[in-house]
Amino acid sequence: MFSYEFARPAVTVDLVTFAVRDDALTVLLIERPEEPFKGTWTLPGGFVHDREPLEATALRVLASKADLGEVFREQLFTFGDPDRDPRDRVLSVAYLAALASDHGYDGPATWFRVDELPELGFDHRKIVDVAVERLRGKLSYTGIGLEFMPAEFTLGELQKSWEAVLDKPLDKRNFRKSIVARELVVATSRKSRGGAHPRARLYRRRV
Amino acid sequence: MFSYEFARPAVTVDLVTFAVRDDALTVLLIERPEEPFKGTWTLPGGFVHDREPLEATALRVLASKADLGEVFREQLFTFGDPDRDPRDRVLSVAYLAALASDHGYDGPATWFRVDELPELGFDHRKIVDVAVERLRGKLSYTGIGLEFMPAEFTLGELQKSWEAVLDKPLDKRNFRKSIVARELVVATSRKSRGGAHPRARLYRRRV
DNA sequence: ACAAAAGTGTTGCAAGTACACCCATGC
DNA sequence: GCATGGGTGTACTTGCAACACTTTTGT
Repeated sequence: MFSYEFARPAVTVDLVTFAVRDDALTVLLIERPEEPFKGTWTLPGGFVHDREPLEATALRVLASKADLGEVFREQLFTFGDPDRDPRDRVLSVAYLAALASDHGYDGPATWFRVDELPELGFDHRKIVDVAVERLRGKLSYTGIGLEFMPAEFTLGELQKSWEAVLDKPLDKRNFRKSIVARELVVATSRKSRGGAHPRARLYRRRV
Repeated sequence: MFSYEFARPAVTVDLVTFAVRDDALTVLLIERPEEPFKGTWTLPGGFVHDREPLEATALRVLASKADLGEVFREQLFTFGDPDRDPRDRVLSVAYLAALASDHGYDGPATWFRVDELPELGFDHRKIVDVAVERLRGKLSYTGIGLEFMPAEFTLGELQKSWEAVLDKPLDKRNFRKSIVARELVVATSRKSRGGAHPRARLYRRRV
């Protein structure tokens, strides 16, 4: 019954950060600068500091360069396999984050389409898979899909974004009906500009 | 940038173990034998051992006395507030478990109805609340409700169990229709015995 | 003129909800 | 005979899925 029986693992927060870019769901990856898995693509992550809440670690990891303000994030799952890190025992508390298309992120990480992922280090491929499943599952019954949108957007843009997340086409009339019925958005009095088509009404997320 | 900036927390697995007893949803609690919160009711939990997967810790905590065999359990959430344990930083990876009514559990813990909980130590009240919410939410669209049933059971018993979890009455005909339609159970050729009423067909969980 | 997106209703199907009576058994 | 649970069907409502055309604007 000595304390070395008990794990005192390091704890990282690893982020699965999604955004919709060029009509595709993408995720942020970073090329690891050091061993293990040096040169391999991995999820951005960081060790939890001494008196830091997990939520704060998540935000710090994401916003180490630019101040991104409030970013949607929710805890995904805790990965605790004893061998998931070859050095030592490291618990990973994974978070799912979503950036709007006008986010202004300028960190070192690179966007990859989720259907064209490179090989990932650690167990990060599994983490991404869990995150994608969760994101798709929650799209239909929560407002999580709005997190990808800028402050003002048209319903057509919103639909494109959802189609990118689900990777399948949606019916325009049914989509608009359900968005309105669920009161996820509020209409503004403004209209979009430009483009070879009629002006579309602009909407905002419902506060 | 020295290592003491980084947390090396102890990690516990705390279990929210449900069962249905006397037509009520109940949860296992243990009276803490030591400080902090000595004498207060808390969730059963234990520190994660050096090379032990989290799932294994969960099972060990639950089955420290009797061998319970396979017990339903799923990871619930990780609670990481720096002040949640007054001694030191302790991460709690909470699990939700469900015991069948013929479980044979004989550990030191005591069953409490979830609508009559005593004051709980640490942040365990919050953990229980999250677990109850998750259990109720999953009842409608998964087979989690069957985990409370013994090997063979009648549809009437199953309905009573669901009503206990949801804390509200269900319509008998609609309940039976949906159970059959979802193919959650398979009929056996056997019938119940005893009781001042006709014999009921016995069912099993669908494998 | 043509290409591109905006906007707009109806119909059918499936799933869920409400609701009542007779039967077998034990006491 | 009375209390207890077993077992059964129909009608209504609601949410989801399929489906096509006209209008505005830029090139």
